[in-house]
Amino acid sequence: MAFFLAKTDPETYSLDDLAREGRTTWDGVRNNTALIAIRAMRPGDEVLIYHSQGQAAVVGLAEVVSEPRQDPNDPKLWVVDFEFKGRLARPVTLREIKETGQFNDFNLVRMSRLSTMPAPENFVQWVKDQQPE
DNA sequence: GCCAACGTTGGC
DNA sequence: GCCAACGTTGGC
Repeated sequence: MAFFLAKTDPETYSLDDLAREGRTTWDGVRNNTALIAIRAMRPGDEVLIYHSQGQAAVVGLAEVVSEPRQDPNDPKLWVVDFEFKGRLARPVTLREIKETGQFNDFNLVRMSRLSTMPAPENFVQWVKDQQPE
């Protein structure tokens, strides 16, 4: 199982929207580096959901529930289906991710405009460690 | 709301 | 194929 991080502007589509729908097609990714991450996703992979507006923070978890497929409206683009898995009891902000200094190599920190990327396992573990018991 | 980073487009 | 102009995104 692999881990990814997917950003969303909560004014456009929030974690609450995903919670309400249960399952959604993650579309609208245009950047090639981000599309490479979409195409690497497989059912069962875990996705950290990140809100990129307001308080920039990892806010929840989703699971990949389809193979990636071409966007029917634009064959250059790829989409994949996510299922809501849960909210983090405590969002983990970009500020504190940067403050640890442990993740300066992670593209979340290095390439601020990248919207979808693999997440290193130690980052996922650290996010989980930030949660209350 | 502003600005920096950076991807894309179009003219040559 | 290069590069300037432009548009978009995300962080603050």
